Amino acid sequence: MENVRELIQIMTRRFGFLDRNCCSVGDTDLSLVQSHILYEIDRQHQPSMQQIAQTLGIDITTFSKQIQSLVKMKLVKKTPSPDDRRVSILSLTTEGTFIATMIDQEMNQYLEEVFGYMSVEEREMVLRSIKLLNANMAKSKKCCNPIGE
Amino acid sequence: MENVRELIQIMTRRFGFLDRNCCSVGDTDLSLVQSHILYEIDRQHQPSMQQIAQTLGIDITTFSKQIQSLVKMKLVKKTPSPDDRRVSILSLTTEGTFIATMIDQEMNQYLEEVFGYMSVEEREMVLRSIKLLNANMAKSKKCCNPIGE
DNA sequence: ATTAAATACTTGAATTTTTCAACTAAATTC
DNA sequence: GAATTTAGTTGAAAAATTCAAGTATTTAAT
Repeated sequence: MENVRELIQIMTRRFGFLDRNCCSVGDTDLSLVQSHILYEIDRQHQPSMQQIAQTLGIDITTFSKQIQSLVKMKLVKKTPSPDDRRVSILSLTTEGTFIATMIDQEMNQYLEEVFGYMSVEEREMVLRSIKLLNANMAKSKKCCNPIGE
Repeated sequence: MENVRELIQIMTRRFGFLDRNCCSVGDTDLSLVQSHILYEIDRQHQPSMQQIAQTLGIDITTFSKQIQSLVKMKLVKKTPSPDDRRVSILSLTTEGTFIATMIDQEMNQYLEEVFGYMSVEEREMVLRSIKLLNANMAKSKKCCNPIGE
């Protein structure tokens, strides 16, 4: 097998650069981690702290502090769960949703550019490949599942 | 276009987890960044500080300090360039090479597992796709090129 | 019903990492 | 040969991470 690791390293690094560059909206500057937190809160349904921390593989104490700053920045809201009062349900404020949307737009714009260089068939192939990769990485017990970190 | 960002986010996150889990060899614990630095020094030919810092998109002052700790850990060596005495050429020590090799092995082992779940055709498709992605991301001026950070 | 154990999260103090502004030293340019 | 640029360093401040210990609530065990 040719140098797969190298190919993947380059790819993930590039996406990493993209991610980092997409974290400033207006006068709000987010760290990479913070933008990922917003993204996940937006995506998941009434997530608890644990859930988001786990999907992102962030230690819960670090996460707790990150959420505190996001709350202070008025991007995230914490609501005690009625089912279990230990649990905090996370949600985005209006401003948080706005920021998340802006970031998402910028990311998509970039992705559209990149995919725009490809033919329709290539595009389909690439998407199929990514799905395949994701599915097969999920099979591995070794690591990489957000669960079992 | 379906949710490309989501697919990619999941993929890069998984590789990120992998990366993080692969940084301990024996009693040497490396941070993710440090393992990437070793990887790049190993890969490039007589690289300078600037070169590695730039490919990884790390600020040169942060990088300078990271290299200092790697030198202290005896994994990296700094040699003043004969051509330009401002420049430091980076190289791995024997132990550094060993660590880098071990990490590489573990990464490859994991990748082999993941690719092992695929058919030969799928594997080829995935690799072709990653190359295609890399090539097309390189075309974009917007970001993601290590240069222009 | 009461106690023990587990879970969800927080806090404070120590460490590490990152960042910024200012610096040295060598090389280039004018 | 003075001014500028480039490569890298340093110190002090800010941000992020980690660890050990804490609270509060829920679940399980007796």
